[in-house]
Amino acid sequence: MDDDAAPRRVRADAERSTARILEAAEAVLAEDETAPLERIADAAGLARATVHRRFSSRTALLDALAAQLAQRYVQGLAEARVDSAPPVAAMLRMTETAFALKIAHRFAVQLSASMTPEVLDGLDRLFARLRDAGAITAPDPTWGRRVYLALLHEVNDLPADSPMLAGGSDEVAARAALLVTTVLQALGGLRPGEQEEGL
Amino acid sequence: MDDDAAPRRVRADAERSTARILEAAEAVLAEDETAPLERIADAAGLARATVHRRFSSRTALLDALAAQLAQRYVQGLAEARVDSAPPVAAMLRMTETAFALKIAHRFAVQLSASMTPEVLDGLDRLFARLRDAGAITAPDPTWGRRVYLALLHEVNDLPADSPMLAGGSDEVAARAALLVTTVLQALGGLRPGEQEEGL
DNA sequence: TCGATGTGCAACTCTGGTGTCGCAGTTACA
DNA sequence: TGTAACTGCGACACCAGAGTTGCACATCGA
Repeated sequence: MDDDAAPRRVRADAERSTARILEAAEAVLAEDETAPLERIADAAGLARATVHRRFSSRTALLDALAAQLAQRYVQGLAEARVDSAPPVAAMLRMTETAFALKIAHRFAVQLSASMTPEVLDGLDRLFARLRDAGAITAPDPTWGRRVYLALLHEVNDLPADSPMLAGGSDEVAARAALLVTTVLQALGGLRPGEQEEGL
Repeated sequence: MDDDAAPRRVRADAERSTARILEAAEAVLAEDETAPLERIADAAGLARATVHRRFSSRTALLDALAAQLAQRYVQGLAEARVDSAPPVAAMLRMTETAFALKIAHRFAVQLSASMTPEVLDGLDRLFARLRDAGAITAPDPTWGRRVYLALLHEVNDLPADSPMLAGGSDEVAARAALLVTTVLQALGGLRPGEQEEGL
């Protein structure tokens, strides 16, 4: 995007500023999505003008946040081996990273631009594999993906003391297990009480 | 809210204006939630100043939209007899009205203020009854309600030509059936392939 | 019919946020 | 060590939208 032909070197501290701005933006906007740039600049310990130097406009900053998150999604999909690992295991692994991203990117997560076609396709392939493996019966991968994302959000919002999370010592694992179980059941794959291996 | 002690009669055409504004606001804001009041006034065929006469501020207008919807939710819950009818049947009926409201109040639906405690309580009672009747196994009504609302949203967004909606002649009924089936399964109540009566 | 109420119009103020600029001082880095 | 890059600061123009006002005209309703 910024790779001009101009021989304009980018200094290391400038890149650090960029990173600090993105970090601060995520933190501030998570609290108030309409927060002015000045608040972000303050949080980053920089002058507002500097924010404008790194990001030509507010929307450019938001785009950068979305792009950053999209990249981590893609990375997570790859690490979970959604295209090769046993699908339920891949789903479980992907879910844990998804929760981590939801926490670290509470704001960016709600930018539609962070759900790039690449990410959506990856999830659709996962649900197609789940279906082919017999783990679910719902035929349409897109529907599976929608249910998954919607419930991902709900499980993430669930208070830590919810009775639905009881049992697990590790809270993140408990959430992931609840989500996977619920989604598989919702898509007609798991009978109530039945345990998929690894849950 | 507006019932002052002042003996200030409210003329019939003024109430009509109020209604037109609410209607126009819903329509305009559904397209663009940040649309200026002027656009709403235009859509209502009124001057912007008149909007300000009926609603002292923008937020007052939004509150009115939310209150209006909340009332219809409550009405829907009552009509579905969530506290007395067989729970699955009540759920099905409530779902159909919920879809209708989602369409007619595309914007207001996303105002958190429209989900009053009264509405939430009603849904929680429904899920408690579903559990007591054995229709689901998930113990926590709040969790049931969350899953329901999240999937309500997804099913509503599902394109009309989705394979998941095939079969029914009536599209709304098909959506309601998909939602109820999915939620009951998700909450561990319905085995895949099994049919609840009336679906 | 008459008075109270509602409305259109056309201003105006006010607020808050965006984006730009120049300049002086600081920091990286070759 | 010198130069290019970066930053802070403070000012500025700009703009969109909210909310207000006064006045002439219309409309309701008892």
